[in-house]
Amino acid sequence: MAERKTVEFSGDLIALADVAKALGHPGRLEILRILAGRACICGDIVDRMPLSQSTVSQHLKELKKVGLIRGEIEGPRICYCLDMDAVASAQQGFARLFDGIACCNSEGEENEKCG
Amino acid sequence: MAERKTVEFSGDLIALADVAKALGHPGRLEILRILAGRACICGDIVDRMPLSQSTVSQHLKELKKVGLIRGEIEGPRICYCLDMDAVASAQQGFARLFDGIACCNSEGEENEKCG
DNA sequence: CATCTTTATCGTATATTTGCGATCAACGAT
DNA sequence: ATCGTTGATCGCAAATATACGATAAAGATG
Repeated sequence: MAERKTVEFSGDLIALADVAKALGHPGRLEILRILAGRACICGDIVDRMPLSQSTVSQHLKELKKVGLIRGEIEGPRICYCLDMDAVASAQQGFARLFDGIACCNSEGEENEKCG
Repeated sequence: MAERKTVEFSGDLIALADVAKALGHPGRLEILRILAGRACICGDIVDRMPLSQSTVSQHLKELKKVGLIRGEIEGPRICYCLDMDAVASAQQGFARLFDGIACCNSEGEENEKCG
């Protein structure tokens, strides 16, 4: 890939984008839904998903990477659960994003035309 | 790429994942922020971004694909603005997602261990 | 018409993502 | 010690994404 121009984006933007990216796959959304309420053995997640064990494992890794879930060793198996702090933080991040976006535009009419 | 197992994910999940994916790049988040409040000529967006014109154009295309922004021809230039309906819809989608995820888990203590 | 400006698209290179089967490591059970 | 279970990781293949410069298309301007 060619390199970036010069500057970078703010850390906040990057962090939120990372979370959004993690949410950017139906399989991972499904996993989060499965984990909502009840922690789950990896195998149980696999059973409920239309994807192979190895693929599901990669998606779990992805979600772990951004902190949305945690896995705890439980004998030979691993019990996955949501990290509610991270979930709340992500929720806030999106809420702020949309608030910031919507605030100046929601006065009924469309955006003022430019120029 | 090898094919999927058999089943697919629900249309809702896919739609939300698509939006999340579109938000999954700091450049695109930045564009949305730039467009918050004031509609903008493509060139102005480019000027404010640490990316080349062609790259920005691709990101704009991506955002248009999921409907979050619209572009209106204005003489030789194109004026981009948020599609507030789509933004509101995305906002709701995420709100619902997080509500669904957080509802059963927010009773102070951690998730019940599985098994 | 020739030219400039503006933005999309093409062509290209590279990186990342997605998916699978196969294998490995860890553990419990026999 | 061996075997089965469980889940991560490896190796691979194909698809997407990211980025850029170059070029094309469309409209304005001289």
